[in-house]
Amino acid sequence: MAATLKDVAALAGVSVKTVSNVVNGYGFVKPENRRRVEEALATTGYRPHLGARNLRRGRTGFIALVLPELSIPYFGELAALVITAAQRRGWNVLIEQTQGTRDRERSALTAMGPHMIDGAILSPQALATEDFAAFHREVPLVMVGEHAVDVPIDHVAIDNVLAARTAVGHLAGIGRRRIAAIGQNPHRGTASLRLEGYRDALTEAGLPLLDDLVVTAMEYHRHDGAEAMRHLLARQEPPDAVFCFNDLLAIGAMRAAVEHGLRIPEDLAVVGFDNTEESAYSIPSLTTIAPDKSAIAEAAVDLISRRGTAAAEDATFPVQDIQTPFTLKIRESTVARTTQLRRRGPEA
Amino acid sequence: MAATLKDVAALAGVSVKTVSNVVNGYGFVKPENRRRVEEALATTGYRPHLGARNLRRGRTGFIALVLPELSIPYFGELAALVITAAQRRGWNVLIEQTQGTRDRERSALTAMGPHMIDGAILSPQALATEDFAAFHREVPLVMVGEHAVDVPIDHVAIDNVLAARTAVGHLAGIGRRRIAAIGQNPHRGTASLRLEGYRDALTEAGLPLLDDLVVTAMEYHRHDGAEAMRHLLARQEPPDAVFCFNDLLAIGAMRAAVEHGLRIPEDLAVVGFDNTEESAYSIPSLTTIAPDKSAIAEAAVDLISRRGTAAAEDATFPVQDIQTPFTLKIRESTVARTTQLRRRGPEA
DNA sequence: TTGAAAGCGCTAACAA
DNA sequence: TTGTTAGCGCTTTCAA
Repeated sequence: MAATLKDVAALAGVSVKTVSNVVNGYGFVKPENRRRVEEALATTGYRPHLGARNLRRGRTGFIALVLPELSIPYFGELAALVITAAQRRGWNVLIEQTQGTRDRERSALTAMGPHMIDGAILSPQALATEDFAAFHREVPLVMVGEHAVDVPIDHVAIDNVLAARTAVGHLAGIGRRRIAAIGQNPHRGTASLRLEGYRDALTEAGLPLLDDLVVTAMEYHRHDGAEAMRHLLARQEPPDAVFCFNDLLAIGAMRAAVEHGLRIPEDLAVVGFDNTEESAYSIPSLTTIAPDKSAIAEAAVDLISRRGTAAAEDATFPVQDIQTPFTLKIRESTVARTTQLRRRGPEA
Repeated sequence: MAATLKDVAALAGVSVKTVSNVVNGYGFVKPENRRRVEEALATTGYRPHLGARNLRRGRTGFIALVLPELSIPYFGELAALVITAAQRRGWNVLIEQTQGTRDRERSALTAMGPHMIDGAILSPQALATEDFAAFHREVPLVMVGEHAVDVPIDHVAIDNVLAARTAVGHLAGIGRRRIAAIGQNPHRGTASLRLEGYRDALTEAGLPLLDDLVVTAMEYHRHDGAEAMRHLLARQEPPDAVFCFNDLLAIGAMRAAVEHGLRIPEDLAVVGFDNTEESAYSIPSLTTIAPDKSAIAEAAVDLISRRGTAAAEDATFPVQDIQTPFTLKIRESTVARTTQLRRRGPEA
C-alpha cells in the first residue's frame, strides 16, 4: 500500500503536521526532526495524494480542454501546446471531445462540473449563446477560435477577417481573377469573418463578388473539401483559385482538382488556413494562413490562471479579447517552385 | 456556492444517507422522500463532487495515456479513440506527452503517482526494462505498440512482422526488385520487427537483402523520411520501391522523391504504416498498413479495467499479449489509378 | 516549533 | 427504510 502522511509521521515519530510542513516547505522545522522526516519520506517512498490535497485546498488541479476531436490535426497540435502550457502552471488537462455537436459541447460544460476543474478552454463549433447561462461564473472559461458574441467571456483568436483578406489578397496579387471560397457556414462565426475578409480582398482588388464561387461546407474535413471542389469544377466557368477555410478542406480540394486533371498552381491556386504540419509536406505543399498556435495556447491558459486569481482577490478584471499573431506561408500551391527544387526540402 | 449532499439533505428534510441513496440509486427509498430529494436536487442543481467520491471509494476515476506527442497524427487518432473507450467505462483520460524521450517517459510513470490514476496506457519509445521496476504493480499498466520484453506487462499491438511482410510482399508482387526500407532504429523494438518482416518478404520473393537499401531513422517525422529518401536517391543504383515504417516517413519520402523528379508509383512505389487519415488524401494517396486503431484502444482500456478488477478479487490473471487485426490499404502510391479517377474520391 | 483535531464532500457500516 | 457516524488523505487553525 502507498504510504500516507500518517504512516510517515509514525515512522519518524512526529505528528502529521510536522511531516506536512516538511513536505510543503512551510514554517521552521527543527533540523533533527526534518532529518528524521526526510528519512521516513525516503524509506516509505511517500507521494502526496493529490486528490485529497485538492479536496482540502478547494482546487482541483485540472483544467478542461473542450474540442471537436483530437484526430483533427489542428486540434491535435493545439492540444499538445495547451497541455504543455498548462503543465508549467501545475495543471493537468482533461480533454473532452464533442464532435462539434451542440449537445455534446453543452454536456461537456456541465458534466465536467465545477468541482472537477479549475477552468475550461473551449473551442466550440455549435454552442449557442444561451448555453453559457448555466455554466458561466462557476469557473473561469475561455473561448478559443469561435466567439459567442453576446456573452462576456474571455476570448483568444487571430484576426480572422484580416487573415482571410491577406490570403485572398495574395491570390489576387498573383493574378487570379476567379477566386472561389470553400467553407461558408451559417453556424460558424469564424466562417462569416473569413468570408468577410474574402469579400474585402476581392473588392480591394477590383474583382466582382460572385456568389457562384462561394461554397458552403457543413463540416471541415478533407472529404468536404473534395466534394465542394467537385461542385466548383462542375460550374460553367470554373475558378482559377480557391481559398479554403481550413487546411483539411484545402487538402481535399487539391485532391479533387488533381483527380479532375488540373495542375496546381498553374490551373488552380489553393490557399488553406491553419498551417497544420501536413500542409508543409503535401504535394504540392500548401500556401496557408499560419496562426501562432503557441501564442493561442499560452494566452488561453494564462487567462484561466489570471481570472482564477482575480476571482479570489475579488478584483474586477475586464473581459479579455486577445488577438494572437499570424503569418501567410507561401508555398507551392500558389507559387510553383522552379529552381532549387532539388536542393531544399519544404520550409517548416 | 455549489450545493453539497448536506445542503440537499437539509432542504429535503432527510439525512445525507437518503440523498446519497437516491443519487446512487441504492436501496429502497420511500416514494415521498424520493420525491422531496429529487426536488431538492433539482432546485439546488446538485452535482456530486467526483474528487470526494473517488477519495472515499479509493479509486481516482482517471487513467493516464502516455505518448510521445499529440500532434503526431497516429497518436492524435489513437488518443481520440482511447478517450472515447475510457469514457464508456467512466474514466477520464490524463494525457502525458513525453516527446519520446526516456527521461520523460520515466517521469510520467512516477509523477502520475499511484493515487492519481487507476491505470496507465503507454506507448513508449525509449523506455528500458529497468525503468519499470519502480512502477510496476502499483496500478494496472498496458503497453501499446512497443513491448518491454523482459517485464511481465500486458501488451496490445498488431503482428508487426506479418504486417511488414505483407507490405513488402505487395511491393514484390507488383514487380519491384530493389525495395528499400526506411525506419530502422536500434532503440525501437517495433523497428526490428518490421525489419524482420521486410527481410522475410524479400527472401520469400527471392530477392537479395541489400544492406545498402536499409536506412536508419532516429525520429519518425516527415522530415526524417525526406532526408532518408535523399540518401537513397544518392545511391548508385536507387531503389524502385520503399517501405517506410510509418506514414510520416512515407509522406516525407514521397516529397523528396517528387522533388527529385521521380514519378510515383512509376519510378518509385511507396508503402507506409499506420493508415493515418492524411494517407488517404495525399497526392498520390498512400498505400499503407492499416491497424485497427479502435481495437487497440478498446483492448488497452479493457485490460486496465480487467486487471483492476482481477487485483481486487485477488485472482491470478495471466499477462496478456493481445494481437489486434490489420489490413493493407492499396492506394495510388503503389498502383496507379487509371480510369475512374474522375469519378471517385479516395476510399476511406 | 509542534501536536491535536476539525473538516473538505462523499460513501458505507452499523444502528435504529 | 433511514439516520448517525467514521473515515478516505490531506491542510490548517488553534493551543501548547
